[in-house]
Amino acid sequence: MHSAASAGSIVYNRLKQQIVSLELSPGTLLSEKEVSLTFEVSRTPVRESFVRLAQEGLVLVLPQRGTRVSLIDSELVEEARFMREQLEKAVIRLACEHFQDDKLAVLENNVSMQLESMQQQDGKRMFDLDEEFHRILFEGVRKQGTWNVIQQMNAHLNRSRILWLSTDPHWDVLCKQHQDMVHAIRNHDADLAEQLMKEHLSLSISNLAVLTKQYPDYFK
Amino acid sequence: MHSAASAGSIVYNRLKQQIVSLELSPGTLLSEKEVSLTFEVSRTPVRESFVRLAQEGLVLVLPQRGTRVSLIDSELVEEARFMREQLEKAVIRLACEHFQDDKLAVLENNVSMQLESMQQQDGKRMFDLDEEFHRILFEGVRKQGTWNVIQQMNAHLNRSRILWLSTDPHWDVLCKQHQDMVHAIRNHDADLAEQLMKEHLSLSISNLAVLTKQYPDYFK
DNA sequence: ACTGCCATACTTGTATGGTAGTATGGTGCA
DNA sequence: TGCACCATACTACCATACAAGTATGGCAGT
Repeated sequence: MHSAASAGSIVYNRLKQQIVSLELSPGTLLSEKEVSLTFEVSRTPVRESFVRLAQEGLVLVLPQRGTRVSLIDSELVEEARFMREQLEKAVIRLACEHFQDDKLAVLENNVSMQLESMQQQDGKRMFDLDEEFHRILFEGVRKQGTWNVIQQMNAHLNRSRILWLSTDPHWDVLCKQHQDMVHAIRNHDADLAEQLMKEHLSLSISNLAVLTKQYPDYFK
Repeated sequence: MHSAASAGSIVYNRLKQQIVSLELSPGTLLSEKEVSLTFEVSRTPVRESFVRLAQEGLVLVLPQRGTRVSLIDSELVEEARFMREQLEKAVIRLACEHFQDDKLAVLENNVSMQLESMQQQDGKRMFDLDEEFHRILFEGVRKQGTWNVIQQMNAHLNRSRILWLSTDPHWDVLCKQHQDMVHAIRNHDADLAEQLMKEHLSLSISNLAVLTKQYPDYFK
């Protein structure tokens, strides 16, 4: 994204990716020095990335004590779902009224790629395509800034989604819903589209309670 | 807020306040060195604050060239209004269903203080009380995380609201709407409450076009 | 065995010097 | 006059040294 070649941005992007993908477990102790050694840069850019991650709530800095990957906050996850539901319902309604023509093709292309990935059992790719599907929706109604802000909460939501992935992806249902939503947009059926979106998102993390019991030390 | 006593946080909070209040005009050139001199700290904590402000889009860092207070992005302002409308409509509906008892009293107290401030023509205080009114709403339905995320977009929205203040505050209408919303919550009238909120927020920045013409070099 | 103290090895926070890239104004040349 | 060039004075970026707070383990005294 901010493909910035600066050392600070590189460290930030890499750490963020590792945290959101759970490559770095919630609760893991970091340290400016340790990270600076693994990335072979000085503490300054590392510290810079910590500041940014802390602002997004992905790490917790305890002055003079240490820095650790933040635990998943169940309340934040639920709020993220709530927030996405409200905004995406509104966005897909807008999309039914008016949607950038070229983006509609992109959306359909995305869905067809989802079908491919599903047949290939490529969960990671499905996850990314799912994210992109929703991003395209926001772009198509010129609400990219809104999508960017959502990403902040999404970082928390996604960590729990990835945990859930390991239990039961059921991509088939999600993919079908994506298809139906595209049809609804094409037919300008706002009420149907909104209903589909609502169901789609509620499906995303219905059983948070299960995860908190299965991975107790990942959650706050 | 983050009452953190660290130099970095102090600089960050102060700069943010100055930017959002337009004490620092959009487009103003900053510089690590200059700011470090005025705050009498080294460049490190200043740089830290720049990173945080840049992430919120309040400043624009041009590598090796300089850092400037970002111009007000009309699209972001409109998106912020859109985002608030969707989320606050949903939130006030929730509030009509169930609202923390003690918070309702706080809300009414807030409104009465608004009446005071209006009589005293204290625009600044009204602005702050208005912000607090909405924050309390989110807190009352346990959506504080959502409110915090909104704040990021709000920083942009508020700059244009402050510009608008200088032209026509018409606090009387806004204050009346606040009162009506509290009544609607008390009467559990979700439909009315949502309608009131929608009108309330659309009133907040109806005439962005006027501002862009009146202050052309403040906008992107 | 237990308690209190302190040396030590961490942590993040801050200051500062050096590096590389960029804008600018002046100078020499055509 | 106008254009190319270059010295200079900025900028953000990074590395490093030092300061200050915190946890910990061992040791001495009871």
